[in-house]
Amino acid sequence: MLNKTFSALADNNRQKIIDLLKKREMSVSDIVSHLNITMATLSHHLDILKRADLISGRRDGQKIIYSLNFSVIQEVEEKIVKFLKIKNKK
Amino acid sequence: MLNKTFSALADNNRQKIIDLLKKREMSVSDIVSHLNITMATLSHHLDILKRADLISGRRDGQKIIYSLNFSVIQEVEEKIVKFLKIKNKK
DNA sequence: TTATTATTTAGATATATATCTAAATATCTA
DNA sequence: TAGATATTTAGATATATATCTAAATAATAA
Repeated sequence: MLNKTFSALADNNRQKIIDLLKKREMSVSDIVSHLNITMATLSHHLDILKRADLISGRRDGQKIIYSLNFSVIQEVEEKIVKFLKIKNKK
Repeated sequence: MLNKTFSALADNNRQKIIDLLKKREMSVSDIVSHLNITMATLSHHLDILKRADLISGRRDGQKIIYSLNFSVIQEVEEKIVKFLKIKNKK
């Protein structure tokens, strides 16, 4: 369950994409200009982030604009914190 | 940096290992009895978790006892929270 | 409608990873 | 020291993944 999330986040380029989208939503070509990969590779990474429900894309004319799924990310954050919280010895 | 952590956590069996060790420290044979993998495979997973600094093992006679690295996990948690925190539009 | 721009899909490749069996190593006990 | 128990290492295999180039699809502009 957290699995898909951790896998999605376990890649440098995908972490960078998240970081970029924290600042503002961006088109695919915007994003690719900040990374050292081809469009095709970026498309693949966006797909993984979409499947993990961390980002969404909407079409705006010729472009597709990606943005973070804020509420999902917040839930994910809570789940991770819960997962990593060490209970006091019971 | 968070990369190694996310990769280490991006596997079901390793998540289970973390969950087991949250309750108490355990020997390798203890752990393997809770999972559906061979000793060799477990050894591999323990290695990955050790390299990510999430767990440590100490020898106790014939056995090696693994436990969580509490302080590291807490730091990791903080880093992840920071990473996933969405800044207010600046 | 044709050309241009933006993105995705298909297909290939190389590397990483999860798993296994078998062998090696380490500690303890008789 | 020999045998038993616990863990790791070596080597093999199958699957997943990150990447690329080239082709396909979608929207806009001329």
